[in-house]
Amino acid sequence: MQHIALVDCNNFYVSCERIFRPDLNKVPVVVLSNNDGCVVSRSNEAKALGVRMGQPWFECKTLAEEHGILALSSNYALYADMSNRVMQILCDYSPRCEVYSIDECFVDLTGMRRLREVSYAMRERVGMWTGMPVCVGIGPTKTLSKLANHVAKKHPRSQGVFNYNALTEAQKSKLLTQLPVSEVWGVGRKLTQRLGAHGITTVQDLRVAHTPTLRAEFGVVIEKTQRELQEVACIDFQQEVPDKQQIISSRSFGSAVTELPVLKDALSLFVANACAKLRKQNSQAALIQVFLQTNRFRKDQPQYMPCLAVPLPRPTHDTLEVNRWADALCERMYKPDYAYKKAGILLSEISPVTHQQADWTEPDVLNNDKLMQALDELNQRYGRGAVTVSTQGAYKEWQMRQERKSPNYTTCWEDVPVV
DNA sequence: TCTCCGATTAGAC
DNA sequence: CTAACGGTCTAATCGGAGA
Repeated sequence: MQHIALVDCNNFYVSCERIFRPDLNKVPVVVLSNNDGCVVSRSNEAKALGVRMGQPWFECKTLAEEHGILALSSNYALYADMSNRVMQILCDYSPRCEVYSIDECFVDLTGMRRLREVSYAMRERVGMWTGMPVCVGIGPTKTLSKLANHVAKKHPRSQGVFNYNALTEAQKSKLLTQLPVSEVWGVGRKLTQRLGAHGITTVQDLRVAHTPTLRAEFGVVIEKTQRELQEVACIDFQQEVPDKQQIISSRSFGSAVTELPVLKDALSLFVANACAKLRKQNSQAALIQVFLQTNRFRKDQPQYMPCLAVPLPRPTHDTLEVNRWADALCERMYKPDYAYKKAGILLSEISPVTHQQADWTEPDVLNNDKLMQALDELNQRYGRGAVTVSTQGAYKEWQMRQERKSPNYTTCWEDVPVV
């Protein structure tokens, strides 16, 4: 039998902040999404007060004032760095690891003995070396290890570790009967509803449901999930990170924008970020899409959500070239009299860069590869935005709100706390 | 009728 | 003081167009 451990950081963003602000322990804390819009991470105290995941922050204002909930803007530089540290430690425990998200890692412990001890050791080492609290769930498949992790998180008695594989068949059935089907990885809001209509409300219900009916009614995805609950591994390990198939860069604006040059400025920054990401994975894109959006929550205002695409004859990763297209597309779609709240760029039809021979019928195609390489190196060395293309964020009008961002404790010398 | 493709849906975090 | 609701990504499925 396989022993897959899923190690998941507790309230990850909040925990990152608390590591450098011990005074925030025991205080209800939330971290907000970009633009200080929604709650994306909550401390246990904030959860207990009823703050919901994804809840718009302005809706929490009253509650926050009553109970002194502290809200912080998200600090992705900090979170990414803390994540790397945690993952590095975890990956020492097995040759087979999959960093699944910024705060989760699957670690294959198959073949090892004393799994509980190993799990506690992982927890302790991560805690000791980084300050990050984590929980470990072990199961025979990824889906069950995620479920086991959920149990570890929820029951303090488990001390942060839960091994599903150590249960008897009777214990498994009993446990799964107590868990709502919505806790299963891959079962979201809609599916929970539809499954409920078929009398499937617990994880156990799903595990023992009639497979052909399930397949016919809900598709392959849920069939795989069922097999995983039955301890047959269907979702395999992805050891190395696959290249992105599409790259999106977009942002909601701090306040609505009406002028074309401001939109273009924002887009030029999105283009720069998207193309840098593209080059980092050594790829090129053949389809560029640009979109503009008014504020969909303002029912009182006229709505306009155009999106325009241009297929390129030759794929590119050249910021300058993409920026010219973005400019043109933006201009084509732009209409005055609308208050734009968001814009973005999408790169797709992505392929690896091959050192293709220039078309001999059209030799010496101008390319900026060298320039882009220099740009990446300079920005790497002197920090993001050291060298920019176009105005790239010079305008302040659209800049997102970030009123409560913590310092970059681990990635910026000026921000390193002096003890 | 089959296949292809873009758009939509659902999910994760 | 105001206005005030994220961002990226993947896979499956749907529905129409064209072969």
